[in-house]
Amino acid sequence: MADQTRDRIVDAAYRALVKRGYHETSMKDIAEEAGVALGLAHYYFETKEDLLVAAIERGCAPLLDELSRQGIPLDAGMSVGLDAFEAARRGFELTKEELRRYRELHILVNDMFGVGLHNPKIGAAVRQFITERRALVSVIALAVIARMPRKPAASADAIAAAIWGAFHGIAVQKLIDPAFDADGAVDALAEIVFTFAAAGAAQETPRR
Amino acid sequence: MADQTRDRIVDAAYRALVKRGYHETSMKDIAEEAGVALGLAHYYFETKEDLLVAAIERGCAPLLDELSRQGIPLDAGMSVGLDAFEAARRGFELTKEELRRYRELHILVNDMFGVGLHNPKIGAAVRQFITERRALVSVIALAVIARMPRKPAASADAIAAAIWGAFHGIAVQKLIDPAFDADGAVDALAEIVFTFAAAGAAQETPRR
Amino acid sequence: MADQTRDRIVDAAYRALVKRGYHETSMKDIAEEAGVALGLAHYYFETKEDLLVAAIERGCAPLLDELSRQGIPLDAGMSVGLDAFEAARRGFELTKEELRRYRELHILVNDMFGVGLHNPKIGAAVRQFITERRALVSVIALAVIARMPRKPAASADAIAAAIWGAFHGIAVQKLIDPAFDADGAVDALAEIVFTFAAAGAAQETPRR
Amino acid sequence: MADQTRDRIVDAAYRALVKRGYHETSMKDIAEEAGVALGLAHYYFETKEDLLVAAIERGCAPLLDELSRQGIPLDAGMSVGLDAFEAARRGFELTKEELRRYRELHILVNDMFGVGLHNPKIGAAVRQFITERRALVSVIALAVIARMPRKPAASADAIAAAIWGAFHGIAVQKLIDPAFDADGAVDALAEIVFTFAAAGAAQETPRR
DNA sequence: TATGAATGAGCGTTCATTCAT
DNA sequence: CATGAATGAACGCTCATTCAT
Repeated sequence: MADQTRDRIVDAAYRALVKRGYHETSMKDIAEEAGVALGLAHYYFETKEDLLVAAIERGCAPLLDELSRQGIPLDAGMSVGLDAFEAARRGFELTKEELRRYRELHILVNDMFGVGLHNPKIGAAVRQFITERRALVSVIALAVIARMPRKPAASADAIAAAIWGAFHGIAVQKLIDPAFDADGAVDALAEIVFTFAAAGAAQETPRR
Repeated sequence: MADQTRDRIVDAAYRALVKRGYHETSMKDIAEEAGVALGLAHYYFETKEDLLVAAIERGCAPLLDELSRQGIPLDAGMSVGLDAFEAARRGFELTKEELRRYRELHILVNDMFGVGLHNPKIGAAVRQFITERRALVSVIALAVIARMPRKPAASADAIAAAIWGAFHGIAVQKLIDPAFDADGAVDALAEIVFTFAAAGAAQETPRR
Repeated sequence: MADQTRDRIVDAAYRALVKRGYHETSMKDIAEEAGVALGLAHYYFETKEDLLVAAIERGCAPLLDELSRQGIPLDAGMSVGLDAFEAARRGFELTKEELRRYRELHILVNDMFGVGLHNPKIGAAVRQFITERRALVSVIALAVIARMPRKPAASADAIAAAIWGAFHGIAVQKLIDPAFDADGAVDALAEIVFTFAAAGAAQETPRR
Repeated sequence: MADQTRDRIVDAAYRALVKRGYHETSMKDIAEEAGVALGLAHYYFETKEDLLVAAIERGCAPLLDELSRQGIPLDAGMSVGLDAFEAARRGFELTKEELRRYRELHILVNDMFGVGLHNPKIGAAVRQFITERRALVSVIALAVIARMPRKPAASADAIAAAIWGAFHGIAVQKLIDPAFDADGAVDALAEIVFTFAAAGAAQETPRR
């Protein structure tokens, strides 16, 4: 019973957060959304921050489930039997899918990126989120590099940071302007990346 | 005289915004930072929002000045005499420079991205900011494509969206974690992009 | 068993009261201090006030035990065989001792004096406390007067009120400022009182 | 205008404080008592504590005025032409008068003694109050001692601490029980003290 | 233009109390 | 007896906004 109520409050917080944003969401809003008395939200969560961090984590859970269900490994070490390029291709497709299906979550996450710059608790949650997501890209990048004829100058982590960054930047553009062609941007990114992976790297890159 | 006062208030708002974040900045904070009475801020700006939008625009101005001073064109049409690849190279270098020198502005912009998702006025300012910045990348992308042996499947705009997105995503990672190697990520991005530009495109990209 | 639990709660209330003060002590604090569920405190005590009154009474008990152990009579009628002056001397010494050893209790009592002025239930407990303590002084005062060559104009009760008042006033000064020399003040009081007792009284007191 | 409003709020705080006690008095109570909006009380005083400290000081002011009007010196150095014993006699009379006329203030002060034990800001205000008042007694005690044939073992400060303590203790008894004979207690104290002053001291005091 | 006093709604949080189990 | 989930009113405090001067 207690756990159910707690869950109801966290779910309500997630919905309220997506609808109104971090700072426009009050504890009263959440309690009303959950259909409980205001005091009860504070009974389960000492502060508003604590509740909202729980709501963010709750929001991320289905996304991570989805990833592992798609055969994208959540931890280091390329899963056996999944070709590196194939995994990468799936990653790009999944990203497009995600941009369509998890708009709510992206709204929340982007909101938190702003909040996290001024709020340590939220900042820590955001940092963890980025680290986790970027690691997924890193794993694939590493596997792809292993198959490249000439090794790139950049490390797998640096490449992953650039690619995850692009995913995030594309998501932001889509969020702020629903008419934005996110699929096109991801496809362009994929085209660039696969050309790079196929061609090998470094020898023709102009550097100072 | 009146304009000077107005400017002082906008400047103060910018400083307060960067220091404390959108939601932690009060009109009183701004008035104090500007050294004027609280009422005066409301004399020049009907609402807090209006003032903060003006502050954001003010904050972006010096950055755009810098770009044109560097020979990066602010409008369409590649400036005569600047080689496309050279412009691109300068763009990447400038981005790294910007990540170092304009941390304040990036904090503000990222904060605004969060706010803009739930606040139409701020949203419009953010949309304009993105559009302007992305257009810069587009111009260069167009020039580079013109020199590519085989034309890519993706449009210059789509490529620009991906690359600007990556810039933004890298900036976010740097903001949230000061230890993040932003230069490495930008270099990795440059390596990928230049390989792509040199190799031509499309023929080897695996597509479904 | 039930009584033991009740006692544990009252003891916990006393400790919490001393530690945090009347108004900063919540029922939850007390329940936690006692290691019982919040509801149980309300099972034994209808209101917070009732519990705190019980805690005050509990706190006073060891002090009264101490007094009777020292041969100071708790009720009227000078105990046989204890010289009046000797009893008085012991009273002053005991007061000094008490100021050192029962700081906790004095904090509580002083807190209650403040609360009691605005809260009838606590007020009644405080009144009873004063009455009991002052009566001890009265008994000794009566015995001392009986041995004075010339009887004072003031009644034993009035004298006891002044002396107990001084004890309390000295305790307050000590509580509010730990550097205060309470022993010195009690010694000064004793010097004054014994001079008075020895000299007889009234004839030289200037009165209007 | 601003100062008038501020004063109205402080006065209202004083009245509310006396009526309800420190912890039962809310900022809303005070604002209503003053006839102003709640926010205004916070406009003039950052915290409730700050306002209540101001209210205590305000409450003490008329009392200190009264004392100096009566020829009781507020600082060290016996005022010329006022005989020490006469000053002492006036002090006792004034104390009785005060107990009758300043009941409200004593309620407030006693309340603060309780609060001050757990609240540093209030504690500091209380400490200052005690120090000031006790100093008045010290000045007179010093003058009286100067005229005593045999000097007492106790210092003037210790004696003043005992006597001021008695004043306070008597006030407490009167506050907590309106039927208490405060005049009788002060008279008894005066009788004791004057006998002591007239007889000289120390030689007959029984000491261990 | 410029001031800053004044407003009042709203915030996060606390807490005595109730009650189903 | 005992638990602890649930309530809801109250608190101190903040703040955008208004307005008399």
